[in-house]
Amino acid sequence: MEASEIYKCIADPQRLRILNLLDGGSLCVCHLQTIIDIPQVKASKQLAIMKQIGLLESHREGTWMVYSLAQPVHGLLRVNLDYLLQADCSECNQLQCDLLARKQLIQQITQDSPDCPTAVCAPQPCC
Amino acid sequence: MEASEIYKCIADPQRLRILNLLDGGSLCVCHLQTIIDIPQVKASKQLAIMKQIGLLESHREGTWMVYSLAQPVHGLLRVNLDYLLQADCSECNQLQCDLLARKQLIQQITQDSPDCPTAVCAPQPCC
DNA sequence: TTATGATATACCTATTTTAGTATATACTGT
DNA sequence: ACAGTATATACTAAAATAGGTATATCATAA
Repeated sequence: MEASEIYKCIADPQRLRILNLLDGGSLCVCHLQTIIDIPQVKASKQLAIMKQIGLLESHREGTWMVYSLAQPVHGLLRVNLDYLLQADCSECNQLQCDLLARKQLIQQITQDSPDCPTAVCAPQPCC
Repeated sequence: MEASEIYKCIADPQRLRILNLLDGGSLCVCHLQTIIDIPQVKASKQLAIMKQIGLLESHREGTWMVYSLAQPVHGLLRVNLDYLLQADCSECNQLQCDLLARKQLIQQITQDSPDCPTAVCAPQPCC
């Protein structure tokens, strides 16, 4: 995986937000849609791009596709996610809000609909 | 300066090489051209882009335009240049080669043509 | 087997980015 | 004022990227 490919990915704020969210744990497409507030087709396309170059993995659970960061997380991505989370800029704050929104969404899901993807809800501290 | 602007810059291998070279010290356009081996117009454009968003500064010395990293170097750029220099990938090796080529070129300039830009040659360890 | 929910893909258009050529500017030395 | 060197800008064509609509796939449940 070339460095420039990774940079192209994270140069897009939506893709960066997706990577940051998945760094917090696996999520399925619809949850990413909800948190980032983008149309389904766009979420799907962005995920495909990142899976293509090997940043993401996915597996199916019923009708859900659960996406996660490919392990081990590429060092370059690691360094940047870590930097951005502790830095102070508008995009960085967004990433923190996203992680919060992620937490709340998962809490809500596990309460309201016990049939959520186990990969998403089971391993979370909230469950 | 937004994170995504910086990422867009370094997502282009040539721009990344320029930033890395300038991290080693100021250079004028013609030297960047020589080391990276790109046409004048392209070097000039890439530099203009990065100056525009505030990553680079420049000053004139005679007919030369001497470019340098804007100080203090943005944390996000710092983190990435540092990471790439110690990492092992084709693009990363390129960056190391470039720094070597930079050193040699400056040695050569200071020997052959003593009328080089002082900002380029004077403060270097090679002079 | 059919209907539904979740996701992916195809296709088209609009926008942005890149690359190249030509030309302009700015400074220096004569 | 003129020629030469270094750099910047204008303009255009080509390529890559993004966005939207429609449609396809795939699994589930009735």
